[in-house]
Amino acid sequence: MTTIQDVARAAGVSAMTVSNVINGHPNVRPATRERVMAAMTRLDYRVNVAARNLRKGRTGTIGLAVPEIDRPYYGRLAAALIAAAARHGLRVAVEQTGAVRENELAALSLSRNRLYDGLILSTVGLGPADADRLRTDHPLVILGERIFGGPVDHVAMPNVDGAHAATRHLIDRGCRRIALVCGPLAGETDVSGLRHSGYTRALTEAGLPVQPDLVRTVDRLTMAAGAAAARELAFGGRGVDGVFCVTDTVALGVLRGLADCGVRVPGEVKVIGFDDVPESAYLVPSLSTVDPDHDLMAARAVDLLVQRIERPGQALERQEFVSPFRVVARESTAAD
Amino acid sequence: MTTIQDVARAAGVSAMTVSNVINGHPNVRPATRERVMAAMTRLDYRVNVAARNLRKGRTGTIGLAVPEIDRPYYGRLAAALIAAAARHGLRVAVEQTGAVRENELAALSLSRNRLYDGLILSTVGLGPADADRLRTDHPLVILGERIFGGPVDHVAMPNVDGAHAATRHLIDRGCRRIALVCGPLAGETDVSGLRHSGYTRALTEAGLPVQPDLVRTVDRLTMAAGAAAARELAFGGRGVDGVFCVTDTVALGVLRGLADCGVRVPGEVKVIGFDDVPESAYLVPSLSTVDPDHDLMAARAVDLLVQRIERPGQALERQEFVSPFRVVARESTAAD
DNA sequence: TTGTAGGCGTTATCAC
DNA sequence: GTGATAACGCCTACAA
Repeated sequence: MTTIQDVARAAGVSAMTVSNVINGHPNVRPATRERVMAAMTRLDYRVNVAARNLRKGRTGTIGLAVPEIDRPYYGRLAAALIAAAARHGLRVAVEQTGAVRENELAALSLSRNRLYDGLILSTVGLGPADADRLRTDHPLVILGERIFGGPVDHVAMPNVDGAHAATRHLIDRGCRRIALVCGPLAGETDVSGLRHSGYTRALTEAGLPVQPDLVRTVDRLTMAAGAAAARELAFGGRGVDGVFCVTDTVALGVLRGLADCGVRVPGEVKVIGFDDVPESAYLVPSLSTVDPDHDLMAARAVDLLVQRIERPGQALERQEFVSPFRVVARESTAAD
Repeated sequence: MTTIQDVARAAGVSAMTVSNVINGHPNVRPATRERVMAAMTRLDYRVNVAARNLRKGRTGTIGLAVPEIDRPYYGRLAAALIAAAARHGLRVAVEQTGAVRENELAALSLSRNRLYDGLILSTVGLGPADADRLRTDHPLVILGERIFGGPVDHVAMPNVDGAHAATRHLIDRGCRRIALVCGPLAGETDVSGLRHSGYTRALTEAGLPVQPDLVRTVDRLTMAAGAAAARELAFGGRGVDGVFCVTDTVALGVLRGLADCGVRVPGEVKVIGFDDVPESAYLVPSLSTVDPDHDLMAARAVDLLVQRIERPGQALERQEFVSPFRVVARESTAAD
């Protein structure tokens, strides 16, 4: 393994000069530069990033902790984050937490151990009770959920308002018995809880009753669970004419489940999701949804993190960014 | 920032003892261990991974370079790879190359700079001509494509045979004029080229003519391109009764495009994809496809890489693994 | 069971 | 414009 010292010896200069050449510093005579470059090529020299990291106290890598990278929403997000990080010269290491609280804390811990310059944590398992564990001077941005009064920077989805708009959209299209398919409602701080309240508010404002039997809770927000939920709803004889699904992934399953029961969408039941995953536009029927502007969220998250990374120790004000959104009307909620 | 020295001082021991405690070495008296642990907690000590990496010559991180992480196929693969790597105590940094050759080489370069212990490269842009640039003693596994005679370990998709089986499946279901939707056919070494030959062979074996006008080439393997291609095919008056799409993503677009033209699937045209992306089972109609066993591919890729990492410098035989596959028959190719 | 010495490869500082 | 020196924080030998 060739080191900077080997190159220096070969080029008849000091290690420092080699370093200056590598890092493109001025004040290196062209002739010297040439000689050094030649030696580097000849010896096939490669910088040792680990050594540089130690010296600089930076790794140039940020961590991204998400439940599962193969869920379209997280894939979409990760793509945007990696691109945004690259614009700042940062790489992204992806950790999968499986939505398990312990794994989310483990990712946090790795980051604090300076494996990463900072961490973007798309948390599902942590709640207000964990606020203390998040209190850290290590750069950290929470993404997606709302942790009330948490002590960290936060990029939030427009959960309540987006859900409200989605439900409102169904109402505007004539739906009166609107079901909700969501995850466990364990509080108000996670996606399901927040979107549930948006749903409730929209119904109430429209003078529609909020009926618990129209809220279908599934364990995990997967396509399989969505399909199963739809099969039950459709056969329940509840006269459902609209379904708001907390995520597009669940909605995709719901569309499948309704097809299994021979229920026509949007004819008999209209369906809307949340996330605007790339697939949604191409489904048959194409899926109406709420687009939270992933690219903007990603850019903001990275910006916030970079701020912290570049001003270490500075007690900046805690910052929060709630993404704007828009309802994307497609075939699944088309007027009859 | 507390170092191991600070802890040592605070606990009244040497740095070495602290290190032993951290790494769970035996031969530390319980009382001493207690004292050290207490000091670590009190001072909020955290190991500096960069320093450890430098010392050990390992980073504990492998790189994964894929075109775009938000394409379902790569998401699925990344999820499996991250899980497989985690079983070996390795983390995964994801780089997006956008399928651009230069970016693929850049990822290679980063890895060689010991930013990563090794690299898994899902290459699209590199071909046989780049074999020399891949000749490296740094751990590297090429994933997905076939680089003929390349000098590196390789985990390959069952491209030719899988495509053959998919086409054969359409023939078995009664199709006689089978179209292919694929990427640019610039050679035999990329997905499209290989799957094209599988398609051709199946037709020939069945005594069916290979008609160039039934091969639709699209620039990028996206849903949008698939939809556009399907709209043309359906209107071309070519009497197409089956379509083999080189990837599920393209197939998803094709299904959409056919729906736009009012063509019934599988009634008028049958469609099959390749990859068995999670969404495929839930589409309406659900998509028949070729399942290349992502988890197995991922596990093998990581195994190969770990072998190289653990026996640095050893000139192991170049290894190749071609994943088995199976045709998954779903609604999109159901008998009439 | 614990401590001492030294170096992993790089770069900031400051002198020449 | 170039070089000597000294860290960055950790861990492997070896010594006690």
